[in-house]
Amino acid sequence: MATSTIRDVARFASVSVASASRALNDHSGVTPAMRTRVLDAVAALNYVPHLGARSLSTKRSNTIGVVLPDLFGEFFSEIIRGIDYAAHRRGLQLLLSNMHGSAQETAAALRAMRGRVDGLLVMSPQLDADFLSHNLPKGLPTVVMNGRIDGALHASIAIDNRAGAHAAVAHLVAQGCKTIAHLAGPEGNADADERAAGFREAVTEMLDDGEPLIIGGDFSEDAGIAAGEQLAAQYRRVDGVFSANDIMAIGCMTALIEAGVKVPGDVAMIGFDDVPIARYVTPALSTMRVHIAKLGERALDRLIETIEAVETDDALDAVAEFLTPELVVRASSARTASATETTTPVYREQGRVR
Amino acid sequence: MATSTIRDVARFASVSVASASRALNDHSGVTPAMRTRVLDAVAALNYVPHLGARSLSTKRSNTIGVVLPDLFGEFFSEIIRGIDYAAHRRGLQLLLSNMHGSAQETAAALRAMRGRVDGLLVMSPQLDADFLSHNLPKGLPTVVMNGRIDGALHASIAIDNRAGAHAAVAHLVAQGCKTIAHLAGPEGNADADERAAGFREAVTEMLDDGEPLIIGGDFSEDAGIAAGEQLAAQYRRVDGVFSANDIMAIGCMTALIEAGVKVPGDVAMIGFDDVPIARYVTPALSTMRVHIAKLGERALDRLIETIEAVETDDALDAVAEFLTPELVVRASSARTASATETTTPVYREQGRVR
DNA sequence: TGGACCCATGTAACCGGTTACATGACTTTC
DNA sequence: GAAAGTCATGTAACCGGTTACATGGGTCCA
Repeated sequence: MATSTIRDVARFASVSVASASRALNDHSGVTPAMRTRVLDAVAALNYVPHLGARSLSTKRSNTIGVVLPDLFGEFFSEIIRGIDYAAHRRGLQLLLSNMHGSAQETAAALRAMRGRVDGLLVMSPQLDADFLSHNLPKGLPTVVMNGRIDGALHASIAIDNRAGAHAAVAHLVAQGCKTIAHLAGPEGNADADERAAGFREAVTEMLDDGEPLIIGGDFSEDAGIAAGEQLAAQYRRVDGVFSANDIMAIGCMTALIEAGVKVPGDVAMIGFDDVPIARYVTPALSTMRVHIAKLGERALDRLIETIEAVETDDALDAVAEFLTPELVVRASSARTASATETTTPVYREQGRVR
Repeated sequence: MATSTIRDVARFASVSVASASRALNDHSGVTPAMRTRVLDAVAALNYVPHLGARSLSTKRSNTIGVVLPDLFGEFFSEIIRGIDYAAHRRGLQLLLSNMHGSAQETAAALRAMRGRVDGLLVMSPQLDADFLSHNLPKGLPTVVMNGRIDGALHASIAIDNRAGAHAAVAHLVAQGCKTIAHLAGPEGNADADERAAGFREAVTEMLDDGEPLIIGGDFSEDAGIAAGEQLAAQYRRVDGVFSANDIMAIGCMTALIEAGVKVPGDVAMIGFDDVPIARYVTPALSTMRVHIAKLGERALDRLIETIEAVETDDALDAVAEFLTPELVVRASSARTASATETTTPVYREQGRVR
């Protein structure tokens, strides 16, 4: 019951705590006899080291703090999976902190990491650079995932939303779309804003059709449904929709079909993210695939590099890294049988759902 | 850079560390003057408390350890969401540890929690009671989620798989199915085993049709596809399938339809879990809904109760608690227009996918 | 045989907080 | 005006590990 400490072990084995500690940590210069005595004591007392105490004295917690915003199901689990995969390989634990809510709460979450983690992974599509640099504990290696880039203060890794938007629009144009609308994500969300900006650029560049057509949304299915109903009722001439995420695209598609609009016949549809559901809806949804798990994995790898650089006093400049989404063509945008792609790596899936 | 400690703060404010600590923690008996001096020093030095050190001396980490097996996307994120929701309400952090792999690794993960968490949430459909009781750090409050129940050693909360299987079979029977097959999950997985056992009981009870028909599977979509192909080729007389999870059901359904079998016309299909995808496939999948997030939330609540009971020396017996799945009827099993249900709470969804 | 050296082990300080107890200034009370 | 009580503050021990440095026994070599 009363969990035992290393001093108990030392006493039980009639050795000093230092020797016990050395034996436990496989230090050199420990007699086999000593080692077995200590290990026997450990077994007898059912001793388990107190890792909190250890990390206090070693200044190493073998733990990475992960601060994420409220995320949608698959996105969340995939990014955690990626981080976890890379962390697990290195024997690191993850201290998780979702931030639902106010900036103040987020600040608290960030502070709560001090002294418990060796580094920090922060995803913050909503928060700006200023806020981050003010609230990130000084001296704690940090990698910012997928948010506004904050100068050269921290390493960052993000999705190349602009390139994704360009590729999506290019694809729709290649499919013969003349009037393309963008179903946007919530304003203030960095990803959403960049996708909208990329859309504007691409449309202005590829179609000389006046003002880019943007429908407001908030990444929710309901917003997609509303947009679909609106489109069906008003903008009859729209023949292509680029949605800022898959869920809205699905909602929009459903509403369009219900209103008698044919997808992709009347309106071609493409989303963003490639969530698993995208393959299963009818028609299957074309999308810009973001390898979310890889984002997490790569972020952790870079964090480790940063931590090691700090330890060896190397200067490692805080490069911004990008992951380029891949175009995935499925039924929802396949208007021409022989669409040839000129964009980034193309996945073409056919036949049965797998 | 050199992050400051409470002693730095005390020195800067020309007070003792004890006073600084008291001022920081809002203890009673601190002069306003003292408080402001200390807080000024904190601001001046940009001091952030070292939580590892704090928890060492207070024996409170405000952190809950969560040990999960390798989980499928939505299931994982939903359970974390539930836990996180309940934890966040109480200002607790989550130390996450996925166990991919060997029992030995799992044991290591469990030990790694010692001294870093106030309590443990363990999900272990694969591990038996013995293993758990040997490897859970003694004296650490623990709630076991959704695994084999280990006597009265730990509180546990689990899905009532048997009741779910019964309800699913009863529903299929009510739809007029005469020959029902079960698409099973991996052997050795507690949930899968219980669902299969429940299926056997229910079929034996409700249909006097000889040996219960069980098809082996492993929770993967591929297994579902294989089962569907097998069914289409061989068991022409099967008119109902109860799958141990949704993903296999979807794979099975897809393969059946592709082979020209009508769902639900020829074969009615029902899954288990109610993952989000279930609503989106065509036909929409009937299923036993498990409120996964609630499972996590409830588990954390019970853990808190356990922790508090330990603190106040209350005896709290380790009751096993169950969450009963709800029958959700969608198109994949709707053979009779007016199916009336006699089972647990029924959701009937109609109209447009939402 | 004695000094240099090696090496296993022990002593005690330290990591950065919290807190029991001691201290001393200031009120209160007779 | 002295004893008792109150209360803000300080001193130092403690949480449970690690580790720099001290110690002392054994080997090697002259």
